[in-house]
Formats: sequence, C-alpha cells, structure tokens
Amino acid sequence: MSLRHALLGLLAQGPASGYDLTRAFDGGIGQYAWQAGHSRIYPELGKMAEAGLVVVDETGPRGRKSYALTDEGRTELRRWMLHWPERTAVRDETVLRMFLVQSLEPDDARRLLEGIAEHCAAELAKLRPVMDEVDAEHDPREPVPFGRLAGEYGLRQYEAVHGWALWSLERMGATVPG
Amino acid sequence: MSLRHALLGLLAQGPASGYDLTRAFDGGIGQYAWQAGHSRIYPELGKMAEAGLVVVDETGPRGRKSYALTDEGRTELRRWMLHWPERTAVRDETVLRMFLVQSLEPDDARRLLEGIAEHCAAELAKLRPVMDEVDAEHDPREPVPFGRLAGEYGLRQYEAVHGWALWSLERMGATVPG
DNA sequence: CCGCGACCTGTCAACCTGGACATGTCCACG
DNA sequence: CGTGGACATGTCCAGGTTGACAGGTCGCGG
Repeated sequence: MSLRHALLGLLAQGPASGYDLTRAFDGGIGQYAWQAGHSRIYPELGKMAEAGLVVVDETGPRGRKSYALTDEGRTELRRWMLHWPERTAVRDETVLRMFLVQSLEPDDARRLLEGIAEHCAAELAKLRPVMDEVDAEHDPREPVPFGRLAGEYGLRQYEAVHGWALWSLERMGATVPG
Repeated sequence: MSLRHALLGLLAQGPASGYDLTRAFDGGIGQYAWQAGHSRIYPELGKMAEAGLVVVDETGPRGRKSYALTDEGRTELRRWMLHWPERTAVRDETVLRMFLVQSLEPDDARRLLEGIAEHCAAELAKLRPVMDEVDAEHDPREPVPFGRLAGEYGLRQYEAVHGWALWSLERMGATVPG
C-alpha cells in the first residue's frame, strides 16, 4: 500500500488538493517511482482522512479540498521511511527489457542498445541544464530544495544506464564484429 | 501485461517448467525488474499455450511440464522488445523512498542516506566478485553469457545509488554541519 | 456575455495481483 | 524402509489498479 505513503510524502511538502497530487504524479515521481491516477488518489485521500492521517485544511472554489498532514500522518510517514522491509515491490518494464536484451538476436540487441544509449543521452541533455539552474539559483546556506535530490537521482540513473548500454555494445561487438 | 513478456524472455534461454520460472523470479529479475509468484505463472503459461506462444515441450516426473517458445512466441517477444511505448509501467518502492527523503527531518534523512550507502556498498561487495568470476571463466570469443548484461546493470545501478547517497549527504551536510 | 479550456471531484466495472490454501511426488540419507 | 525436504502444479479470494463514465465550476479571451 505504497500509494498512501507517496501521498503522505507529497503532502509533507505542504497542503495540496487531489488535483494537485494527480498532477504531481504526472511528473518525475510518476515517471521513476510510482504511478497513480486521480481515480485512486481521491478515494485514498478519503480513507486517509478517515484514518486521521490527513485533514481537509481548507476548501476553495470549484469544490477544491486542500489536504494537510496531521501529526499522526507525519509519524506514519517517518515510520515507513525508516523501516525498510527485506524485499520491496518492484515492477519496472524498462528494466525488464534490459534484463531480456540477450534474448534477442545480436543485431536486434545492438540496435536496441543503441536506441537506449541515444535516449539516455537525450534525457541527460534535457535534465542537466534544469539541475544546473536549480543549483545556480539556490543559496547554499538554505536547505536543499525539495526535489533536488530526486532530480540528481534521475540524472545519475540515466548516466548509469547510458554507461551500461555503451559497455554492453562494446562487449557484444567483441563477439560479432561488424 | 508484462508478465507474459518476462516469461517469453526467460523461455528464450531454453525450455523451462513453471517451477523453474518461479525460481528465476526469486533471483535478479525479480529483485530488479519484475516480480511474480507461481500462482500467476502457472495460469499465465496456460493462457500462453492456448494463444500458441509456447508449447509443452516435454513432461517429466512429478507432473513436470517443460514449456518451449514457438516461432510465434519468439516473434511476439521481439515485437515487444523493439517497440517501446512512450510511457512504461514503473512501480518501485525503493525509488519512491528516495524521492521522499526530503520529507524527513534532516537528522532522519541523513541516517536513512547513510543506511542506503552502506547497503549499496554491501551489495556491491557481494556482486562484484561474482561478475569477475563470470568474466574470468568466459572465453571472449563466445557470446556474452546470458545474464551478464543484467548483472552489469545491477552493478552499475548500485554504484549509481551509492554515489547519489554520498552526494546527497554531502549536500545536506553543508546545510546543517555536525 | 458566451464559450472553451483548465480546474476539480467523484464512481464503477473489469481486470490484475499476492498470499493462503490445497495436493501430491520423487529421492537421498539415515 | 521411512521420512523430510525439495520438486511440482494448481485454485481461490480479498484487495489493489486502470480506464471509462459522469458531472459540475471558474476565468479569460474574443
């Protein structure tokens, strides 16, 4: 039941409506960590409110309901963050493809790896300037801006995959030169 | 429906029974890429056989049924591997935690990051010798052993996360020295 | 002042998933 | 020869998840 904890974590930044949270899942967190659509977010917020983890902070126009963490919610988030189970849930289609690269014919595998390397290079070219800008605007005496650590994670992830794809190509090239 | 493609990919290595495939998911693929228990694997194999993607290759003792890929199955696997959708399914509890590190108090965050760094270092210490041994035993003129690319992926993944955790600690340390 | 696009909340049915339950066989070792 | 542990296959159900359906509001540009 990690959706609940994702929502708690997002609300730890500050109060937000179901709509805001839905859009947050369109961004980095939904791309790399956990996906959720509004149809699950609204009911879950309701259940969390029932459980006392969040409260409706304020209501706005168009029936907007802003939710805020309660102390109980913050405690639960902390408990979950610090308590790591032995085995965590993973389901990543991209990584699955990487595991199965070797089930392809060498030519197909090479083409696939080349595509991966290109894709990573393109993402890095997009992400690096954004992070550099965040760093440039940020006063080092202030706390690290929310999301900067996650951004760095994405950056390093792409770098790792990029390096891996190039390494794999080299390694396969030795087998079937051409 | 990636379970189907995970099974196709595993069967591309050679025929296997539901039991064999279940154990494969206990290993690297289940840890990093996609999880599945036998309760989903057996019915899925049945459906795949119905769809003509696999056939029962041979039967063994204890009702063992060994499945093998058909040409149709191999084609479907290739189609899936080479066709990347815009957005792929991701659901990774560990990455979620990394995204939410900054929702913790700085002290908790530091402790968590230290734990992550240690864990990665420990996994690397386990994985590196295994990969080195694979390389030592492997004739470079032969094709890359199945799983070697995936192992390298895991290695680089841990290296990346390790580096990220250290970077994050440094970055947070600048904020609250201690 | 009108309409369109973004905002905002919700439900429902179909499907997927994980863990418990169920059943039985082979084989190596004592 | 008996027994424990690995081998092997399956079902079932509660709960999670997705995508479609549904309904309504605000605010701005024409």
